[in-house]
Amino acid sequence: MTDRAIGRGFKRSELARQTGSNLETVRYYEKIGLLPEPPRSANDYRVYSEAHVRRLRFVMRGRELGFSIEEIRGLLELVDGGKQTCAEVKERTEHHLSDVRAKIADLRRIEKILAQTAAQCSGDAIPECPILDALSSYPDVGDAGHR
Amino acid sequence: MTDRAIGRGFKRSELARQTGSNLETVRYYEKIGLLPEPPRSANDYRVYSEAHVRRLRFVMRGRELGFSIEEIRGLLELVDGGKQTCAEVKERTEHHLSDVRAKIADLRRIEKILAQTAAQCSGDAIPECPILDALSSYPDVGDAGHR
DNA sequence: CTTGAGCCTGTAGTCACTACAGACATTATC
DNA sequence: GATAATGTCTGTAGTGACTACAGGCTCAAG
Repeated sequence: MTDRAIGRGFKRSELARQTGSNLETVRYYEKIGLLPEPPRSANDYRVYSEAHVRRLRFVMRGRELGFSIEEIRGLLELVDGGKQTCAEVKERTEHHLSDVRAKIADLRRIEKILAQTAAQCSGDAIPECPILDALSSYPDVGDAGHR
Repeated sequence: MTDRAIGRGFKRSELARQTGSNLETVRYYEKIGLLPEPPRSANDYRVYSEAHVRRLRFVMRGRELGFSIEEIRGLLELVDGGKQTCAEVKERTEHHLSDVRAKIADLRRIEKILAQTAAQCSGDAIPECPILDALSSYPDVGDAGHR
């Protein structure tokens, strides 16, 4: 395969390479309708263009930012609608932002407990371990401030 | 079923209620060997004791703190071993702590970008939306500092 | 004595992929 | 030009950590 750099139209492996995605993930996204089914060459190979690269990058970036597949589908619908309301996108982003902030808060609570218990631990080979005690007997920590 | 408060020995639903876990999750944990198979009463019902409550709480707390099932299995082995080395537990906790801190760092990066792009957004019904632009064309953000 | 809840089992569905098996196509090497 | 290695195609199964459901039993209440 020497067509790696031939002007327009490349194969799945090249799309994956350009975007840093997994080969199979591309097929998966097409199956669930997140990416369009690309045209096929005579040998039934998928043929991609720059537009596909852009769309896949959009999806991947959304995933990196923690949007779910369905959330990304929603964003793409706004994009595809043409007359995308910036307000709508903003609202969804802000909603997602509050989700992310809640996750951070949860993790920071966890971090605190882990750090505390690790610090209390002597590191000796004694049967009493504050970390295990913490795991066993701390009262519910998971409930504070959860939606 | 009025035996809700009968001294020793209760059913699965009561175990779930006491721990706040899902009924099916209990069975799942037993299936994968994270919880011991409890004794059965004449009618083949599972019979639990306080020890089961404690062990399930340990598991649940570990999950809340973001330990994987296998990590919890490892911690339980240390507990069950009797001669648990505190040092070993400490090491695992600290390893997990750095995982949690990495996750927090990732999320804060995401938070920043989401907040920035949402702030840039006018909220008008214009076709050009900075959030969509950001999703489409920001360079790789996911790579910095990743293990 | 029937109704309904609660428990039992195994199995399927979830999410977002990832991997594999087997068939055909293409490309590289001898 | 034969052969071997790689690449692509398809459908399907496996992952982790559950969750839900179907169908069958037991049990207590009305």
